[in-house]
Amino acid sequence: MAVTNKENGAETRTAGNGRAALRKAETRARIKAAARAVFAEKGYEKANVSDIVRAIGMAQGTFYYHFQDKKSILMEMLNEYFDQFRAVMSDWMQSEDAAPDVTYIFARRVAVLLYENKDLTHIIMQEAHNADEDVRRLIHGFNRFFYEQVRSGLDLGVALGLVRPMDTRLAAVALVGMIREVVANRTRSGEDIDIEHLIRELAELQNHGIRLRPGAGNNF
Amino acid sequence: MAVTNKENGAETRTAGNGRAALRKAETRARIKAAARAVFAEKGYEKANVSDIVRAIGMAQGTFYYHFQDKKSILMEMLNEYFDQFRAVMSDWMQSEDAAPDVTYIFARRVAVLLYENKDLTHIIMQEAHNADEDVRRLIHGFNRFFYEQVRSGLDLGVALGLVRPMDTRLAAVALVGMIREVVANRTRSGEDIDIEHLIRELAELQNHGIRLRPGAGNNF
Amino acid sequence: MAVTNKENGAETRTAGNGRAALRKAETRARIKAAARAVFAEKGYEKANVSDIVRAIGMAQGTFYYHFQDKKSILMEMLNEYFDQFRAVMSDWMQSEDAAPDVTYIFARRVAVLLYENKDLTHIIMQEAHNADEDVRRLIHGFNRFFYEQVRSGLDLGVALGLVRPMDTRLAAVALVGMIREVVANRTRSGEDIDIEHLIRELAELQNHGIRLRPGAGNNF
Amino acid sequence: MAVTNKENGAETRTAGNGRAALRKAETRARIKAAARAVFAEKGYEKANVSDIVRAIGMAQGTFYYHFQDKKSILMEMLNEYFDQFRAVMSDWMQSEDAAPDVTYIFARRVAVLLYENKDLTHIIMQEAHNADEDVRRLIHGFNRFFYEQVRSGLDLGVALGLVRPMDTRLAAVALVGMIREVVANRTRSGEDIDIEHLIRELAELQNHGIRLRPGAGNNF
DNA sequence: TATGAATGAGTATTCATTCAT
DNA sequence: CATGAATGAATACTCATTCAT
Repeated sequence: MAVTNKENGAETRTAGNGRAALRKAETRARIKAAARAVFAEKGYEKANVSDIVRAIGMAQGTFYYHFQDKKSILMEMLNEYFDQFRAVMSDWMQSEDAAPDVTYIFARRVAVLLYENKDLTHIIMQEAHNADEDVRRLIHGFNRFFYEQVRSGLDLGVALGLVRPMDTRLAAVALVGMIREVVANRTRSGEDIDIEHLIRELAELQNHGIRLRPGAGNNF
Repeated sequence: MAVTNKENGAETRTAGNGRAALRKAETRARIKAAARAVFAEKGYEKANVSDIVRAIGMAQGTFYYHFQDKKSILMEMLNEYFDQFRAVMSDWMQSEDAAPDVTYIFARRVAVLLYENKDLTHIIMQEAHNADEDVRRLIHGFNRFFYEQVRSGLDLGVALGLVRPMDTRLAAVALVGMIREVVANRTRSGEDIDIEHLIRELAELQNHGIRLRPGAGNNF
Repeated sequence: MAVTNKENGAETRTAGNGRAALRKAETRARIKAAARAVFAEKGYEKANVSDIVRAIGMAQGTFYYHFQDKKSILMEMLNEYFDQFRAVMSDWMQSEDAAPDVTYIFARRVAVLLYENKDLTHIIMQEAHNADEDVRRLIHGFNRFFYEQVRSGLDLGVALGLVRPMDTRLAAVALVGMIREVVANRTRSGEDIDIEHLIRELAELQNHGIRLRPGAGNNF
Repeated sequence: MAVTNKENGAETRTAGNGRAALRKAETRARIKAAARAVFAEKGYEKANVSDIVRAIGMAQGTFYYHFQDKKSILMEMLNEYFDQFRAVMSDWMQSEDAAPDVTYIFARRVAVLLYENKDLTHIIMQEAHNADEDVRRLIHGFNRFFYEQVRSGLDLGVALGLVRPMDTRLAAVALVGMIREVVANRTRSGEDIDIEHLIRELAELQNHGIRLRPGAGNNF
């Protein structure tokens, strides 16, 4: 019965094959992990399928047993990450938290998310201009979503009198860029980073900018 | 026997043949311009030499008469841009301008520079992770320089009491990211942009962040 | 430990397991039927083992439990058909039927045989030039037999004064080609055909050609 | 200027490059000739591009400089042959020759055409079921044309009282099959053939069938 | 200087086949 | 008997680069 399940990683299998299905899912996962690392390091175009499978000692055919083609593993990888990202974001939005340190909490959450998925953060930045229409669309869609989330957070802040009136659409892009560049820059080298420090500094920048405010304590 | 000038873009050494040398320089320039556009659109890896020459109705061999290889045109392109960038920056640094609106002026200058060279801005963002060591090094060197410039500006501001004390190294990266993401985002679509508005908003963000400052006018 | 029976289609040697053996034979037959259809439709080269097993909801490994390899199923299929064909032919030859309508009866029998096995007729026509030596030899052997049968029929006819003297070897090939092309052409579309009409026309053609015979009725 | 001319073999070149263009055309022709032989021998699917270029000591890339892909060389080859075939046929039809030996002349012309292009005759018979829609359509279109030509010849014969009334559509297919099978059979071995004898026999068969006609001389 | 035909190493992908379960 | 995951050799096609003219 079992049809090809190249399209998705879900258990499309008929029941009773727990052992095999598990093995298969594991193989898929291993390939995906290897691909993530290779894509992040060499870029999608330069990365060879042979690089990916060699990294885990597998035959090239195995890759194609599990994935339709090179593009589909990238798409799947991105889609999963985006779903996870969206989930975290909407969790936060639902909480409608308007505590004074809301922006700090937000910056922290985003920075951690980007940081913990540095490989994907790099891939997204690299492949934003990918020649393939589908890939580009996917990433642009994600970016749009990201910007919109931040923007609606800012809009809320404005409504609550916490944020000054501004072009929130533009500001959202700028804030995302701030975090991205920092994460990309700090993870490029591979050295470990004091993420708490990083987040505190970013939040302060984002909240108050660089200017010395006469008579301002260290508040965020 | 005339010396090949594939290596660098300098004026051809064979003096006295002004006509020919000029022609040649023009051809080089045309190729370089075409390459810039193609690289920006498709990315360096996906861009073919044939794409470049087709864009200007030239034979493929001609490309190799003027440039060593595909990589060297990218390197040369980047190097030239970086030189220009450095010149503008050091001009500005020399002026040691410490007027209160110094940051606005700075942001403006940088944004304009990035915006006027959006193709190169895109290329640099894409190729930051380029598989080729030389290319990567070149871009990272540029980035380091860029960050350092901003950082020393911030340090100066701190010394002058205009900027609050902070991790200026980190802040520099963040500020660069802000501008880059905005420029990349706003030029992606190709629609024209109100750059003055963009700069004003960016400067305000950078100076004062997003928080509502009690009793603050629109000052920058 | 049971002996593999991949080599030939004979009844399994492990006696006493009638149930299992039957099951197995059935599976073999199902695979063979599926293969016949797939080969006819896509051609042997383009047909994949996966196409065959998918058509009957079977795992790919099962194919290789029953058949040595892709080639062997083709060979077996052809051999069986050829045996059946030979049986029908020699039946007919034995009867030494020399009735005046002998050629009509013959044409009918052959046409029906080709028509009822149109899949195999197509496969044989396609694979006559198959790259594989064994396959080619098998088909050529069959063709030779086919031609020879027809030829000896013609020779008999000549001896009996029913058929005019001619190059019977050449004529045999021509007559076979006539039937084949018609069957191939008429079954290509899948539409049902008036086989009686087809046979009558073919027999007439074969007997009397296209020329108007002065004062000839519709005789065959 | 010169755009890629992979699509057709015509001189798409700008003027003044007679030497190079000639060379190119020759290379194209050599590749096409090699491809014809290889396709005829191994069949289109089994034939490798590497087989083709190896046969003439060329690099594989050269093939792709001259032809879009493997399929396009087959299509081009067939199209050219079909055009030539159509030209010969319509020449003949125009002459409206109604001499008593018209059918003989016709059979001769067709047989010679098929025989002189035995490679293509084989390819057409093999690839009639090719998996590729375009190829199949092309060949079926040719076959339809071929049948139609013969059929209209027969219809004319009927009108002139030279041919007996019959299902001319069916008869056309049968006559084509007769010639094809004979040509295919006689060229398979590679031995040279007495084509005059072959044609005479075929014409006789086609005109009068196999039956002994009481009181008939050797007339055609 | 410029051309474009020719090159060949490199890459994604397919598919018959094997084998552990 | 049956399964389906894994294999790896084979192949069409691409593209940076060379070179004779």
